[in-house]
Amino acid sequence: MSKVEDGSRRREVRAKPAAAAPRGNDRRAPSGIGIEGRPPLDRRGQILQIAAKHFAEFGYGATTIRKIADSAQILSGSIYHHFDTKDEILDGIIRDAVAFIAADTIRIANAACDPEIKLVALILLSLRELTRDQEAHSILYNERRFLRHNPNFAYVAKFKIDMYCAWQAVIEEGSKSGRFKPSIDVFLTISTIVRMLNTCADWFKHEGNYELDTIKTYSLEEVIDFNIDFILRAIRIETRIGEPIPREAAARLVEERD
Amino acid sequence: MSKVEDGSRRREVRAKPAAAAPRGNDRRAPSGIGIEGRPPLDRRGQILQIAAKHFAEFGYGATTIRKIADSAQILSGSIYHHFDTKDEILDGIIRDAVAFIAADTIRIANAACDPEIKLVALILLSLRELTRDQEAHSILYNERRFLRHNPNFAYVAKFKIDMYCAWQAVIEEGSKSGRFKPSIDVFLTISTIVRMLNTCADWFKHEGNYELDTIKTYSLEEVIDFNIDFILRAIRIETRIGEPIPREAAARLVEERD
DNA sequence: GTCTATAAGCTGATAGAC
DNA sequence: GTCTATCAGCTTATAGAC
Repeated sequence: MSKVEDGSRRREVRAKPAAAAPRGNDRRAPSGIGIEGRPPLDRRGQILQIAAKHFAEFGYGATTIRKIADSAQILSGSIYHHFDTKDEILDGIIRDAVAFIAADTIRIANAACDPEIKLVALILLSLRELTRDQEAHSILYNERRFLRHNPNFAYVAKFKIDMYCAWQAVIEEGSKSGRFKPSIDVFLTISTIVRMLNTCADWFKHEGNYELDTIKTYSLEEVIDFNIDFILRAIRIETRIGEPIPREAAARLVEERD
Repeated sequence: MSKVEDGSRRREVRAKPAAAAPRGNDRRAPSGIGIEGRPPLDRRGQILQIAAKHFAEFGYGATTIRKIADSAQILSGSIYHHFDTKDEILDGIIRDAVAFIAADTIRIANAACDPEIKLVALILLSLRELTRDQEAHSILYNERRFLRHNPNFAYVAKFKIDMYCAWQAVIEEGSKSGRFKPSIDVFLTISTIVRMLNTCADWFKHEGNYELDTIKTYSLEEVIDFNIDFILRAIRIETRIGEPIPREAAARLVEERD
């Protein structure tokens, strides 16, 4: 059983180098899909936003160009004026999203401050970013196998390795300086936390208060606090379990980019 | 954008009530797909096993009957001798898997013993079962939105609610009896743990030691121990953080079914 | 920038021979 | 139980009018 042999998925992505979309300059709307009531989107951006919703909801393979076109009130053929292939649409959704969170993750890991502040800042940054640009990150997570096997998206793996190294540096620093458990398994800890944050953001945006009629609804800040508490308890050294959580210092570190 | 309007997905499932497959009697191979070198599968079971692999790898919507047939070295039309619809194949993969883990989860929650032993047993059971019948559970998790919106699979939501209630009883019992933090948010705790275990099993079976060249490889027992430790630290009351983990009592409780 | 029209191939599913 | 042969509709993608 050879993996991903669907010919249509192997074409060159990025045939149109940049298009006329407002990408790159605005640090807070980097995915080219325009998020949170920002300046009006051009047609390309609108299509990307609609495609992102479909890919996130039904999966990339199960979403057709026609369904995207229908939602965008356009004919399917007209999509190909804006994008050369289906892969290029996916690329337009995820490229800046993964580059942006990777850059900020590395910035925080390299900061000159207490590793525990950095860890809390990484959790904070991750949950804010994963929920802010949720569709893109949901796709990056849920389509990880397809992205990994498709050479067009090799850059995703590269960014993920960069992010892993940043997390690793923070965990190891905290472990050596006596903040975290010395016996910590760095790989299992990081992969567990990263999966936890990814699926948490997905749950919060997609199905919060829906799955089981929780009665209660949760704010993002509540969910962030829960995750910080859960993770810190799991990895702090025993003697520091009760210490106050450096929530504000972490928030300041996250917001330094602005 | 109305959800799931693909006509082919709305047909009646279970037109063939039981078929001749060896289901239900053998408690350890309940999914009808035959797992871990068990008695030879009939043709239906072989097809289910192959379909499960494809659904888990590429997604249900992106997997075609023809690809399943190709892998099973059969013509696509012949699949319909064994199953009436594509949905029925999916049903054959997941029905017993979810029923089995739900039944065992409830059994453990109802046991008359320390809630911490029950919690550890639930983690142990979950990771063993999610990795033993991995494809089925991967599909149950990753296709959760499709399964939720499709009336043919309403039973999945029912089993999941039963499981949630079992977890809830254990967490609340432990919280009230002074084993766990009294301030615990039951819903966030359970949903976090369940997502953690689901994605952990998926990682372990699918991409362990592959993602980032970890050097180290992990055994299932190591991964289970890591998760038990991580979760217990997060939810135990401060004064009990250092207590020994009732790993053996939990293992005995899990294995009582045999 | 969107349309009409269409290509070439794939989709889930069916009927009936062997 | 698998095959051959087929259906009607959908798939990604293209060419050229407006």
